Amino acid sequence: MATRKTLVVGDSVVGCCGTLGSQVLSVGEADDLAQIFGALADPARLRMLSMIASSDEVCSCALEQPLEKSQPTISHHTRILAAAGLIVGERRGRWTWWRAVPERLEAVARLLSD
Amino acid sequence: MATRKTLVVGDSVVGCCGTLGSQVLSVGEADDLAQIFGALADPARLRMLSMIASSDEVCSCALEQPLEKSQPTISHHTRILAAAGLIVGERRGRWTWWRAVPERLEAVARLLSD
DNA sequence: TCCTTAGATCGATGACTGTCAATGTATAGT
DNA sequence: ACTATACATTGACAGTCATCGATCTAAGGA
Repeated sequence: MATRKTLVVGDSVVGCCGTLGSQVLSVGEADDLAQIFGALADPARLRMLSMIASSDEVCSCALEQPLEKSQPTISHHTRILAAAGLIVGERRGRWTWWRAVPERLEAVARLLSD
Repeated sequence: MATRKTLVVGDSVVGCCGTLGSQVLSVGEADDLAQIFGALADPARLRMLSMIASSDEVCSCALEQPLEKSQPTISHHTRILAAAGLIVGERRGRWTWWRAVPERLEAVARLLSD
């Protein structure tokens, strides 16, 4: 049996995946992974994540204009990225500051190529 | 400016992406990447890719039963994975044999973690 | 030349997703 | 308290997607 890493998706803990090719994914693993890739499968979210990962921290208010989306839409997308564990938000005063979670990106990357 | 690799999506060639975090993605880059992640964002396709990557070659006919999907659905999913460059198919006689494209998976992986 | 088989394509349908206007909920300043 | 601000949530709508039955195409075999 291949090495297994632990990956957290939303609330559920997933024993996850030597590599895509090392062993056939179970239905449950595939569902959880699909959620993560689904979060990455939207251009607006990819640009959003790219912006957040490029800076140390980004305020929600700084995303609206460059992405040319309304405030509710930005909120919707940050929610999905956060649910996938790709970003984390911290509310300080009136602003929510978002940070990327590099370990998360690396976990997904390892899954694809190890 | 960050290192740029070349990535082919379907027919179009994309100058693509030091890393998500190294520089903000353009709209065009984000669209192309979203297509790739979209191909990975379905549980049936992930299991399919996992099966193909685990063997050397897999016949379409060998996917129907374990995935519990109809033949048109299998055909639909292989098409999407192939359009994203993640698998390639070769028709030999009556059967189509599918192979994974590891370089492709690695290119995506590098994008996430380099 | 038929018949069979593997796979692709078409058409329909139900489910999901991105989007925004309107509204709700805190927080900060006055 | 009152007002303004930064986000979240809700509701609605349009567009996309997964799925399958039916049909089509191409390749073998009899």
